[in-house]
Amino acid sequence: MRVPIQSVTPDCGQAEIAGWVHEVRDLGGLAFMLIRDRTGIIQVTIPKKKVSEQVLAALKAVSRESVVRVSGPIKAMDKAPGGRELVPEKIEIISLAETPLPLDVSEKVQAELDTRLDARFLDVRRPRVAAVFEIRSAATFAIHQYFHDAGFTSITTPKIVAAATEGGTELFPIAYFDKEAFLNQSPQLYKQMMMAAGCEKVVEVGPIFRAEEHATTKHLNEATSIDIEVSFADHLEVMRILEDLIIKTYEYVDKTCSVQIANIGVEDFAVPKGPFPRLPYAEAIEIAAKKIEDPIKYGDDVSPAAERAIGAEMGGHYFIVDWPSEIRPYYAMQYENDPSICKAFDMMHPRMELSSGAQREHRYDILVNQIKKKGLNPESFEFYLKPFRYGMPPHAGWGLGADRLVMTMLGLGNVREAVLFPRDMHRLVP
RNA sequence: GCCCAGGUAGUGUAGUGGCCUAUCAUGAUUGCCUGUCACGCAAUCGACUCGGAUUCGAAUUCCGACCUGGGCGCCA
Repeated sequence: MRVPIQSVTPDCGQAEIAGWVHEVRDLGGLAFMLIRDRTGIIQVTIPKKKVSEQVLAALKAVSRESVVRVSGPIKAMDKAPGGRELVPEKIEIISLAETPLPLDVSEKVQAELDTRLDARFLDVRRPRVAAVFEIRSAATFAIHQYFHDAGFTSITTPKIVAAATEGGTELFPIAYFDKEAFLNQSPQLYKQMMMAAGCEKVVEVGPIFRAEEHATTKHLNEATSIDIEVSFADHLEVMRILEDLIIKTYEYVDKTCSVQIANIGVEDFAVPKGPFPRLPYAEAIEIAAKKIEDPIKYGDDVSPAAERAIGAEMGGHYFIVDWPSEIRPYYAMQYENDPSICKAFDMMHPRMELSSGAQREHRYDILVNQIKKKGLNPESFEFYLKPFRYGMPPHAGWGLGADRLVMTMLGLGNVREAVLFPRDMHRLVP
């Protein structure tokens, strides 16, 4: 009966373990094999004169990163890592690894990200890499739990859609029988339809696709988005939900993943403090204009340099609110007293944008008007507009980039490190 | 799409016209070694992205292609 390596102690007496051969050190009459599974590493000590022919043959035949099953007595040993070692009665080579390896799992020699992603299955064998995805899993769990507890309905919406519904970003066209179709850039329109469906609070965690030809450390062509929409809520209420979610997620990771955080080498892991400052767009532009060389003025989008300048000033998570209506999508609700700005917001980490959202325009006539003002044709939005004619409550929501959340939480240099099999302009395999 | 920097053994690197039969580390193969823990020692193996040009001579210079990294633009 195989046991996890972490649970092997001198009290076990006898144990059977299975895992990957991390390293072999042959000292002559004595050899050590380090065996690794996802829970830890144990030393298998082989005094050559005292073990069976079968064990000696396996020691000679085995290569690094092969999968083996080893059984034998456990002994307390101060000199061994973890204070215990296994003396094998039997070593079974389950799967022999080819040599040489495409990258060094034991990390004596670092590999470049591109090399690592080409052999991701080997890369993730490294505890510090596995830790990223264990933390991502914990964060995802905390997020689902948060919304479940708050009474949200978790939904899934189509990723194959008929039309470019929002304009702006490039879409991936796909062959859909004899029709033209696209991969969806956002669940935006569908989650709004669910407000008309009376669901009141919905959340979707799923993939979004963008065909933008950007090659940066924070963009992907397939990303994971955490999207919510809430009926009878305004933008202020969903901002409170967002900052609460971020804090609760950090708290959960802090509480349950200390081993992984240490593994990755994050020294300054800190749960962000709420409430996050609400910085009006106009003030954000002023800060940026003072600090960066490129001229930036009211009405411009916030450039990466401006993002960094404002982020340095703010020092932690913050919101940018009250955006000019002209640079936000048609579905953002404008202020009654000043239609030049709207109830839209971005939630920022000092390094980059994590989320954007808004109170949506739910009044049919105004919405149609705003679509027209953006130079779009309301007729091509019929499937989206129809629900607005049959009882649409006021609502607000946001989308949060899960990959960037993990990236900024762990201080990773490249968003690809937070994604198992990232998709970018150049990478479609594995 | 634009700008910049790159492409050398499986991996990570040194090498900017002849000293390159290409450096170092790690690795692989073989041998020695009974307490290693980045074990040690010895031997062996293994690479200049591709095509063209300049030159007596090119890993090194030039041109083109392909690929990679970083920045910008773009980014509901």
